[in-house]
Amino acid sequence: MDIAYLAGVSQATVSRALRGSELVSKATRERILEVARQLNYRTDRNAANLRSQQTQTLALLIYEDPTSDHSHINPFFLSMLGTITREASRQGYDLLVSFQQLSEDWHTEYELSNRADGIILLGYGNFLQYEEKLRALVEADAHFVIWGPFSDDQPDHFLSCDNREGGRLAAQHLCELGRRRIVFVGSRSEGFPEFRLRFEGFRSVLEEQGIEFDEKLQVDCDNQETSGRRAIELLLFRGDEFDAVFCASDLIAIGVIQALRARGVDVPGDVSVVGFDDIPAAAYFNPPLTTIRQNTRLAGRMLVGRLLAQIAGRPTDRELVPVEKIVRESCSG
Amino acid sequence: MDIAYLAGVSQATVSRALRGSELVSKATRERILEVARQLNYRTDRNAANLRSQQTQTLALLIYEDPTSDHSHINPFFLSMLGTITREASRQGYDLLVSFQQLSEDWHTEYELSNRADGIILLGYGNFLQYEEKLRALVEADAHFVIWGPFSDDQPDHFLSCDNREGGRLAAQHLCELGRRRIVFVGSRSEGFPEFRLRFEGFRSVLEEQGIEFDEKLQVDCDNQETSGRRAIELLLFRGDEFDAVFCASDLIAIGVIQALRARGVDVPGDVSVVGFDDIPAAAYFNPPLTTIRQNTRLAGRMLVGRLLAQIAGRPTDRELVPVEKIVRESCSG
DNA sequence: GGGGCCATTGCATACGTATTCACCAAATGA
DNA sequence: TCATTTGGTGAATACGTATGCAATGGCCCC
Repeated sequence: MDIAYLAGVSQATVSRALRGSELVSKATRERILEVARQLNYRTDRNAANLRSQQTQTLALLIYEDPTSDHSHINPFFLSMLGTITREASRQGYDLLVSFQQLSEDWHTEYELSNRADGIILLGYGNFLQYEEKLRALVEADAHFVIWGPFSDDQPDHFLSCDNREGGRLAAQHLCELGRRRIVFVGSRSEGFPEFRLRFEGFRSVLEEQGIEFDEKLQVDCDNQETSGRRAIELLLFRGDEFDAVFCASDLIAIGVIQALRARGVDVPGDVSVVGFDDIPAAAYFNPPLTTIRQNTRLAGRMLVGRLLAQIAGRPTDRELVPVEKIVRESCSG
Repeated sequence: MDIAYLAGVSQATVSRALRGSELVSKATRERILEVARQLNYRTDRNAANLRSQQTQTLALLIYEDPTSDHSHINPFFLSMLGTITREASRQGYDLLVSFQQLSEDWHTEYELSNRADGIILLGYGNFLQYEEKLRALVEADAHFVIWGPFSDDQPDHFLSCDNREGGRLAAQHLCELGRRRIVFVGSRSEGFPEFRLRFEGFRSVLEEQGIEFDEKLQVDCDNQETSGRRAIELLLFRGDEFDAVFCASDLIAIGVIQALRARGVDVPGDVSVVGFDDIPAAAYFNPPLTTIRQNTRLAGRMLVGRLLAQIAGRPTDRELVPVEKIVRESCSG
């Protein structure tokens, strides 16, 4: 480090000056900063990290479905990726992004190797699949936040939108339009905790309205366009009557509407459709999708905020990310 | 490092064993690996990086338009982000993602601080804006690749799709449909080198077809939906006749079609519209967009490949990323 | 004038790894 | 038998920073 030499001080003083320490007199600090500026000098992050044992870096791990075709990423995650990156950056943290398969072990990979101060997990809502890894993370005192509904024993590590309320909003809207035979396309199993909560909210409104939910009007479906299409085809094949569809996601809704129209069913004339997420394509779809928007901007902020709180040892709040009804033409009645 | 102690060897041997060096006998290597596995041990990346002076990390910097509203990111970049991340990961590199404003100086920030071995720049196609930074990068022997058309003096650092050919494909398609008065919405200025090339390809086909391009049929426009809308409004206001529009991007095309329909112009009946990029929303738009697809998967691969070649000191190829015509309903003639 | 305090600075060390060099035992060759 | 090679290992060091501790000098106060 020849900055020290050029400024006529010790390396220790240079280090302090560059970090803005109060221990250095204003005069020397400015002299050092000036020399550093002229040399276009930057502190070596690896050395600094090694010494201080922290990295000012967060890792964002996005679950990659090994069965999907990899060419398209879940658009909702992409939105989140954008907001998370921006928020991390705003807080002075770098963001390491990686698509991971469930089988790989990100736990050791990022936390133990001192590559990141904390981890954000996207797409790991179904924590049952990797319960032992979750436990390992907790036992290792790792800092992490998962985008997904609370697990009862580890509430601090989870954040999600108010899925139940979202389901309620959707149901209320459809009821107000006079729809009575409303299909739910999505899963109610433990494997899809978010879908499940959306369904619960949805169902609770139906009950309040005195509508009994017909079990036949629920079709299992994962979060893919083609799955939505298949779900509707199955439904039409079975011949059950319905006048509306609440889809657990926009991707599903897109598939559902395509399948309906392909069979000559008018949307929204014959059947109203509501989605969930408000992905970018939702507004452009034909017809534009009525949907429940998750506030991704706020979600990104809260994820990063929570994680940083955890890292700093501050207590974390436990709010849910609010949802909002976006009315477009896919169910104008 | 107590692995050394537990395995009864020196720290040096442990280091060698963990890196898979041939200098260690098979027996000791396996013993060490076993101990490490049991302790769930990972080498500290900061220490390793510091010592070896390389990070196995790439930085992806995405230009953030300070004037835009930040809530939506250019969807084309998001697609690229996905493919780049995946390819980097496949090559054993981590990816640092950051949205940067032009004013900040990513150059020093990432390259000089040893935070990444190389940089990928997205959204910096208009290199005129930051020419001196570009030069600084070159002079500092930084490893970097820019997504954008060649700059003549620095071809190795640039990669783009075959914009000219894309413009040709669009023009050919519209001509085949019998369109003659074709508008170009986009810029021909140096500030938008990609748009400019697309225009050049487009125009060359018109000339081959014996159609003289009417200068009045070009409207300046940057890469935003609202800009596309405004462009069409201006055009309609001026009252020039046209039967087709070639938009320099899908975002523009979306705005253009919205504006046309709002004024009662039928698309594709009265006017055919072609876009560029094939963003995810293009297929879902009403009407589905005919567009020129850039092969983002390949683009991601090539960007990472080029950068790694540069880092390794290997020669880089200079191919363009191929484009492809995707015909949908927005210009069925 | 002397003691004590504060503001600055330097010295020395540690962070955890990779690598050079030296070393040793065993094997090989003469 | 001894010299020489070879394969395997350890000791020592450097990477560039942050920080505890000691040291220095100036200043104030009694």
